[in-house]
Amino acid sequence: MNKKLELAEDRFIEHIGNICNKFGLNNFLAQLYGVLYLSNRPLSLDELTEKMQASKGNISINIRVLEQWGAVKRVWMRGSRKDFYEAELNLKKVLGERIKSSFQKHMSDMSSMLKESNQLIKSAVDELSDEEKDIAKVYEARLKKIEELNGLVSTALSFADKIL
Amino acid sequence: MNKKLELAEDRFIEHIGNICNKFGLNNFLAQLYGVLYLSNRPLSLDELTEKMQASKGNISINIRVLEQWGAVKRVWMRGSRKDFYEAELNLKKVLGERIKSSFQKHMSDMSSMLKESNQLIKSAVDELSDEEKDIAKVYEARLKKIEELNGLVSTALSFADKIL
DNA sequence: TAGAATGTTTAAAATGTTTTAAACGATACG
DNA sequence: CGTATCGTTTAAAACATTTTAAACATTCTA
Repeated sequence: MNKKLELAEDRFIEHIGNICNKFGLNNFLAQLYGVLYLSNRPLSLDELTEKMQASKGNISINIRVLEQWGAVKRVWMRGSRKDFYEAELNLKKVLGERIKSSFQKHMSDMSSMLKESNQLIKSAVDELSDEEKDIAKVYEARLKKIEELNGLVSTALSFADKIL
Repeated sequence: MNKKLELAEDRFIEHIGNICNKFGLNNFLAQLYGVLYLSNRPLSLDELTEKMQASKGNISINIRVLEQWGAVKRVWMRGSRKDFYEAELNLKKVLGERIKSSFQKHMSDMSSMLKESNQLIKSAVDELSDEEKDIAKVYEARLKKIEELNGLVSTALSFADKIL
């Protein structure tokens, strides 16, 4: 392929990896998606192995993660026994789903954690010295502040629902 | 200190670490902030070393990161040569600043990357075969779709400005 | 049914990140 | 001054993650 065109692709893939990486996502995963995102046709595992210069196993593992995220679809192509993969091009959908479900998960983790700590404090109240009671008061107050944040995040999520 | 109270604290700190970790933040960093967040008074490096069961160097490095984030303030205490640290309790402020600045950074990275790729494609246009021209068209179209996302993120950020 | 073509699993190697212990440099204090 | 008390730096160790190559299982085809 034309060198400059190839370079444009490489740069894109490189940067997608970097950017996603900074958001805590796996570099390789993002690049894999990048390759498929730019491709004008579905690619096979072999072609991806070639493009990414990575092992078959590595691609296999990571492509399945992308599939689970709904970022990539497995497509069947007449006349070939191979699996082919195609990027879901609707980025809003891909990102939106992931962001929302992960936020929801974390928020519920957060609130059960807060519940646990609150209950521990309550259950301790009888046994506490005066000084410890003060500490318990502070704990409770600070935990409450976090609960308030949760409300904020809910608001943000419903906003996200609108735009995603 | 009372066992149950201590447990409440431990649970909190443990979970804060887990949750933040899943968001791509460093475990230890989050826990360190957690300790200070719950504490009813500023703590010294030694006290943190004791509480976190970690080396002095480790605390020193990580506390400075928290300081840079504005998540922790260094406070001076009469009669001691030690540095003391205190959590910024306004979580909206702490998170808001970080989220916004990191998003802005990444968005600008993203758009310069898109510019670069677009220019590469443009500069290649003369040299392209018909088939390559088709590929270039697809690239351009897909890159454009990402630019549209950027607009979306801007909207989200201005919303964030309102609630944070 | 044998063997070729495929995708998946896995144990070990490569790489990357975090943590430590010890050395260091600075500052306070006698 | 000289010594004690701090916080920081740093090189190496511990730990975690990612990647690989090879073995494996499955499906197709002749």
